[in-house]
Amino acid sequence: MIVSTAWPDHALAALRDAGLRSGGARRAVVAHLARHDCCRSAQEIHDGVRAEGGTVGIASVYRVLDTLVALRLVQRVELGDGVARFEPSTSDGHHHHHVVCDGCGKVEPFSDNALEHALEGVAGRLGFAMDAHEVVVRGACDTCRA
Amino acid sequence: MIVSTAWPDHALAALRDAGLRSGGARRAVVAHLARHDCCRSAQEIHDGVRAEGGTVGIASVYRVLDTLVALRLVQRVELGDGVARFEPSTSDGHHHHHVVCDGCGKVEPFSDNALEHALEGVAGRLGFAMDAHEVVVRGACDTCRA
DNA sequence: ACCAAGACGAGAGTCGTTATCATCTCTCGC
DNA sequence: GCGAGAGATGATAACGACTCTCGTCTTGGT
Ligand SMILES: [Mn+2]
Ligand SMILES: [Mn+2]
Ligand SMILES: [Zn+2]
Ligand SMILES: [Zn+2]
Repeated sequence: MIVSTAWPDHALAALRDAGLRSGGARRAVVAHLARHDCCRSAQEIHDGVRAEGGTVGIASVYRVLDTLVALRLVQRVELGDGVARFEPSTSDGHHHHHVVCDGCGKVEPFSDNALEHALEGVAGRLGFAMDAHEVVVRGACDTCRA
Repeated sequence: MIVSTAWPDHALAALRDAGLRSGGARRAVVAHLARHDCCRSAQEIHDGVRAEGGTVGIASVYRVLDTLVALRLVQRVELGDGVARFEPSTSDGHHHHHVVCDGCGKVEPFSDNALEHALEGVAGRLGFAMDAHEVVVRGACDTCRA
């Protein structure tokens, strides 16, 4: 599933604007992320790129992801299983969070305005300038509950 | 800071009710957690117990924490730095989440009804029976922002 | 074409966590 | 109380995600 046809171009342009060079690993990781809008681990990205004939080192995957996260082009997602996952982050600040089924492991994205509003309220009340937040909801999906 | 003078007794009773035996490691970990209501890593618990003369293996600390989490007596907290933390979970379902300062690393707990309500709504809309959720707010505290 | 800075890949290393296994201890029936 | 057996513990090895190091290759500018 493609987030937006514009994302990879936007990401590559942002890398260039940040004074970084164009390199094979960066192009490959960005291209792969553009084909999956939700939750890919470094290993999955590594395997995916190599399955398409690319030759990327796992160290480069981590390095590229670090850079993309620092530039806010990618969001890091932690689902609690000890593996960090990554997904494209749209420039307009629009993003989603995740529900995980404890039974089958299914991951489903969601967006909720009331939730975002509540988080803004909390940060303000505590005197924090919020610049990110992570939310994971855990439970049983309707299939696993049956 | 002590969560509730009743927590350690409640936890030990719950372990007994679950058909588990009383052992030195379990008592030591429960006692340590009762003295800290927020965010202790396995290593911190291990060091803390040993500093008080106890002799607990790190493997036992992890095992006890696993058991306590399974019985919902302890909540696992992931702040995104690759280290799992643990804190007592009161039986009435009352709990808190965390704000982390990217500058100084300060961690502050908070509770928010609107947030909890929004999460219930999200889970319901997606057809999930929510049984847990994790929320981490990240930003700059007023000290680091100055 | 040349060069310096930067990007890359392979492999070693780190560290939190988990698995193994021999030893110890709690509990229960006697 | 005593003994037996199930369960708990701790030292250590193993594991896996991630990071560091370093030599080589590529990029972008002159
Ligand atoms: Mn959000
Ligand atoms: Mn909550
Ligand atoms: Zn399910
Ligand atoms: Zn701070």
